[in-house]
Amino acid sequence: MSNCQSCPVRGRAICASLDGDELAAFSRMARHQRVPAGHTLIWEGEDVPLIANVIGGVLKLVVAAADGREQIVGLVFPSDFIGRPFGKESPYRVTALTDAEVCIYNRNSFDAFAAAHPHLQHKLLRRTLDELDRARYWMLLLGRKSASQKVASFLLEMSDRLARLDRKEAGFELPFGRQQIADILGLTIETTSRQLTRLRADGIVDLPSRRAVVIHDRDAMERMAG
Amino acid sequence: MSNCQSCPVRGRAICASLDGDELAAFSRMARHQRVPAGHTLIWEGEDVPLIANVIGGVLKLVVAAADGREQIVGLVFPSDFIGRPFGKESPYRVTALTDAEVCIYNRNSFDAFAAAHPHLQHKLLRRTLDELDRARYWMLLLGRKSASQKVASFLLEMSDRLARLDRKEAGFELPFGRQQIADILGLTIETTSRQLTRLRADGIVDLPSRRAVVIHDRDAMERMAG
DNA sequence: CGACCAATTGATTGTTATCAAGGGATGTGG
DNA sequence: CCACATCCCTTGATAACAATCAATTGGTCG
Repeated sequence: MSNCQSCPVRGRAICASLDGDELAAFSRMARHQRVPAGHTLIWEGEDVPLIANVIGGVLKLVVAAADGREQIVGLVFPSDFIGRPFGKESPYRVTALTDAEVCIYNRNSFDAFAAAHPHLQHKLLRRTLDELDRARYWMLLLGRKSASQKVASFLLEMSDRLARLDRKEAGFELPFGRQQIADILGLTIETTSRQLTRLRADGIVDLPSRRAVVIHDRDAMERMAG
Repeated sequence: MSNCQSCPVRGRAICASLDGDELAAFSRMARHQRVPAGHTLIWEGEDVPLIANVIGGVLKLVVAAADGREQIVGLVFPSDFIGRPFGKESPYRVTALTDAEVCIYNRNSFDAFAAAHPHLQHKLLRRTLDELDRARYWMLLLGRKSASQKVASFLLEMSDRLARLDRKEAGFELPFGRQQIADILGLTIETTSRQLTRLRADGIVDLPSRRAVVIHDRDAMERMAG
C-alpha cells in the first residue's frame, strides 16, 4: 500500500482534496510504479483502463501522423495526472522522458470513486481546465510563431515549469534532447539546433552541456518570444 | 425567465444533467442573450464573471500575438459552453462568427451551483476533457501538417461538426470566410485560397458559393488529410 | 451601374525542410 | 589509457514550401 503521507506531491496533486478516511480508501486503490525513461505507459488508440498521478519525473503525450512524424501535445510533470477518465480510449501515447514514478488506479474504480467524491472531481475539473488553457496557448505558438519565436517561448516556459522542481538559481536541465524539442515546437531538429546556436552566439543564453540551459538575458528572450 | 423546456440544446448541453427542481433553480439564474455576428462577448485578459451555454450559432476563441497575428484556438457550437469557471481570467477572446444565442450565468452563482450539483460538474468535466482531446489533436495539424493536409483535415472536420446542425445531404455551409479558415489553420488567406482552388480543380470538392462546400470524393480527401 | 469587399491569381522573396557531412561527447574493449 | 564505435548534435548547401507583395476578378448591395 502506498504511503500518501510521505508523498512528495501530496499537497499539489488531485489527492490534496481528500482527507483522512477518504485518502485511506483512495490509497488502497493505488499501485505505485516506476517507469524507466523511454518506456511507454499508454499507447494511442488503446483502451487502457488506467489513470495515474505523476509523483516524479517527466512524461510526454505524443500524437503521430500517418507518415510517422510526431507532435508532442503535452508534457506531464509531478502532481499532474495521466489518462482519460470516463471511458474513452486514449488519443495519444504517453512515454516517460526521464525515469518516472507514478501512482496508478484502475479506471473503473477511479471513476466510481470520483463520482462519489465531488471534491476530487472538482480538482480534476480545475486541472483539466488549466491544461486546456495551456494547450490552446500552445496552439498560437504552433500556428503563428517563427522558429526563433518558438524556441524563445519554449525556453521561457521550461524555465518557469522546471524552476519549481529544480531550484537551481541560475539555469535548468532540460529533461530531453534536441529531437524532442523539435517535436514540441513543430520544427526539425536542424532548425531547432540552429536557433539555439544563434541564441548562444548572441549571448542571450548559455548552453554549458547538452541539456543544460542558462538564460542570461531574460528580457531579450521575452522580446524574441513575440 | 428562460424556458428550458423548449431549448433546442436541452438534451445535449450541460443542463441535461439537471432534473425538475434543479433545472428550475438553474434557469432562474440564466439570462438569455442574442449575440450578433462579429460581436465580441469576452475579451482576453479580462476577468469576465460570465459563463454561457451556446443555444444557437457559432463562436470562435481567439488568441492574438503581440504583433496582431491571430490564431483561432477553438470553435464553439450549440450545446458547448463558454467561459472559465472557478475564477481565472479568460486567456482568449470570444467572438461570434454568426448571429448567436447564448444563455448567460453569473460566474459566482454558476460556481456555487456547480459545487452543489455534482452531476453538473461531472458533465462539465467530461466536456472539458473532450475539448482538451480535440485541442491536442489540432496541435498535430498546426505543428506537422502541410498546407494541403491542413485544408483537407479542416474540411473533413467541418463536415462532421456541421452535419449535426445542417442536415443537408450533400454539402454544408461554412460559418466563416477565408481569413477565418486561415486563422484556424495557421496559414495565410492566399495559401488557403490556393489550396481550395486546387481541391476544386482536382474535382475533390465543389465550391458553389463563397461559403458552401460539397465534398465529392471523401476518400481522396481523407488520403490528403494525412 | 458603380462602389466595395472578399476571394483569387500571379510574381517574388524568405523561411524552414531536406539532404549531406562533420564534430564532439560518451562508453567499451583491447 | 587509448583506439574505436556510437549517438547526438551541429554546420553547410540546396530545395521546397508558404509568406509576402501586388493586381485583378467576381459577387453583393446600395
